[in-house]
Amino acid sequence: MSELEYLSVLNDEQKAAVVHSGSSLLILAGAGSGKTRVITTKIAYLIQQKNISPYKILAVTFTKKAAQEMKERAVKIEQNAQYCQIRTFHSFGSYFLRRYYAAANVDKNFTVYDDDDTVTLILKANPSITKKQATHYAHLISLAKDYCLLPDDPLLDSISSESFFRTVYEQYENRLRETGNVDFGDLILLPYLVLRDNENIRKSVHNQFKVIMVDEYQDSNVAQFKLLELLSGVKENSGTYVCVVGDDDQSIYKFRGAEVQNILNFQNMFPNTDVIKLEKNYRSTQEILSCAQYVVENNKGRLGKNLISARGKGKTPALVFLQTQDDETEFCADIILQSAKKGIPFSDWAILYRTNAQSLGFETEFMHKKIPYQVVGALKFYDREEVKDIISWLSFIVNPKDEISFRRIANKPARGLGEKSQDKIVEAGLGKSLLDQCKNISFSKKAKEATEEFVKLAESFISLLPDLMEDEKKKSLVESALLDENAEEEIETPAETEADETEKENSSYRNLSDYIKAIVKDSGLYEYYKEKDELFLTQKVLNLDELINSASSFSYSREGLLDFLDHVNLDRTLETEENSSTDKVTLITLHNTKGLEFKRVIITGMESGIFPRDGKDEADMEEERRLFYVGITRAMNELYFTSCATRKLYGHINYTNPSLFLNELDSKCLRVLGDVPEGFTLVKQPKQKQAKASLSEKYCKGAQVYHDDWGYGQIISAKVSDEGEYTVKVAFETGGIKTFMPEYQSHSLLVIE
DNA sequence: AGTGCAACTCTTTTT
DNA sequence: GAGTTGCACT
Repeated sequence: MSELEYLSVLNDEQKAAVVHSGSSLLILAGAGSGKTRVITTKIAYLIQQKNISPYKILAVTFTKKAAQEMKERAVKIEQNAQYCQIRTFHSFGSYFLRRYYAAANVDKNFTVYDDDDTVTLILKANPSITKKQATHYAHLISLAKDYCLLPDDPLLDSISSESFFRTVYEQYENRLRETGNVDFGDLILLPYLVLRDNENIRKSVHNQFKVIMVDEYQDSNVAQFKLLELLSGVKENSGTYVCVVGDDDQSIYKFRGAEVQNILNFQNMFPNTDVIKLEKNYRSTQEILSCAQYVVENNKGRLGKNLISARGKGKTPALVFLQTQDDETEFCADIILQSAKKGIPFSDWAILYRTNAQSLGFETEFMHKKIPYQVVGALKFYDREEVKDIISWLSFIVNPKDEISFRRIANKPARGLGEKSQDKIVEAGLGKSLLDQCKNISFSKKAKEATEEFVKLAESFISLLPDLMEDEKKKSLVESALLDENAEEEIETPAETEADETEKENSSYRNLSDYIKAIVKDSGLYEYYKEKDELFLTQKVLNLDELINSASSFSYSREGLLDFLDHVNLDRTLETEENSSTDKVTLITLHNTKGLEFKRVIITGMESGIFPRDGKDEADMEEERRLFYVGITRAMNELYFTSCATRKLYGHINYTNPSLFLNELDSKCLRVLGDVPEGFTLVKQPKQKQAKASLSEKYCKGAQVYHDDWGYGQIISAKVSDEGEYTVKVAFETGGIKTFMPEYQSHSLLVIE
């Protein structure tokens, strides 16, 4: 085959991963090893060279951002990649459930309940418990669903052995099914159950998707694994090609049900899996990668990788010891300002911390010194009260069985439809349209008037929302029928469709924004929040405008509205253009940095009790260590660590010790600036016998090596010295022969495998 | 139903 | 120390 242009930019391993076929594939992609490039190129390659229909390719990611980026980059290489299903796991679940809603026993127009909604529903299903308990159970239920455990599963004990928990879980499930809606866990769990119990649907899906790829596989949970298993039909000889990409060293979401065993055991669950490692790192300099390597090698349960930089040695990372956290924020501000004087943009810099609370100090200091910054992930636009109110209206309009949304909007602004009346309406007919219930129940005169007002309002909103045009409907019917053969369909709602044009005649609104605008106004919430804004100097009306704005690209129809609600519910962040384009320092938690990169990174709060946090068992420590690894590998050119002697915590000043992780860094890959606290040493790597054995295997006679200063060479002899040190002689291509001790030089003398 | 004050809790959180 | 929650009071 002739060398294709887009293949020629790949290294050998990347290329192998792209052209691989025939069996399942596990790509172990180290940080910064170009894994997105590999996946997107693979998608293009499958379409162009392997003649795979793009409709038959499914790629799932964990974040919307990742999905968007993947799609954009794939389409850049191959236009037809736009017809692939490239979605987040949860968005795929939603897409699946809208198609097979009947088999899943959910409402066709379901919306997704968030964690708060779950708590409320638990409380309503079981009024005797406190809110605190409900929150606790909500957490357990979500975990149970992540592990694919139903209320009657004996294994539920592994989540909690409390017998009452089963009761709460079961009551919650019943109540949730009555609403017709789903929670986050259901978006994975229900598709799994549908596939498990319906052979015909399973067969049809196996026909639809012949290629399935999963990104960030190390953070998949048990339910996601089981779903993948059924989607791929691996046990039924479906012939579907499965390719998962991940890095076991970057698994940081165990507390949310991520199961690192999924990637460690992948080869057992998918027989004949080939494994390709991507270890060439194009992001960071070698000194930064050495730090990362020293740290992560302290973990036991890992597949093992060794990142090699394609960018040379670079600047040695620096560790700075400071007295107080005020010194820390000042240090960060000053180093950024100094660099700014040299013309380095603010956007080169990222401040990383373990907990959100730590951002505050930086915000005040940066404000003072006029350093522009953005806090990533902290503000959750769609969690704001006023925004949730409107979302509740919209959810109720598409699904009037939605108890939670009903309760939220029924009496806001106050119209005399209080909680007692709401209870009456809801409990009189669980699982029925609450609007119908409103009409069927007899109230006192006051409550009756209030209820009538609410019903009138809701019905007028509903009547103004058209379904898709008949033509569109027919088209989607045909599509469904054709599903097995050739699942051609629109993946995303186009911004402007012909349907929009025709619909103009049917109503006064041009697009979904106008419709939502009308709801904001007519519901009385606009006035309600306008008054609040004036009283408390808030910006709630502004947020409502923002919400209205964000709907402008969705079509004005029931389907468009459902799309919009999915968009909102399945991505809690609202991207505003100013955030991404201007020159600002990024303040961000370590968790949120996954998938990102910055030229200059400062990892702050390197203190015991902060990072790693207290009360961690050994497994948790390994996860914290992976988090540290993720943080380090975000840096491209410069990396700093700061550690304070004292830190204010919950209003008290605490004397802290340097983080244990700092001791795991070798003095060779770290400069220490400032005073070193008493008793602190950068220890050399613990020399275990095992390490020595593998060292002599790795650095064996004949092995090809690369050295930072000397270039490429080959080991011509190896022996254990009189002092018991393992030494090797290397003949370099340049002609020189040098002796090395791999135990101490493994980061500068690299074996090429 | 809305306000005020005491009590409480305080990781990380792609979806 | 700060932000949230819950209860009591009007």
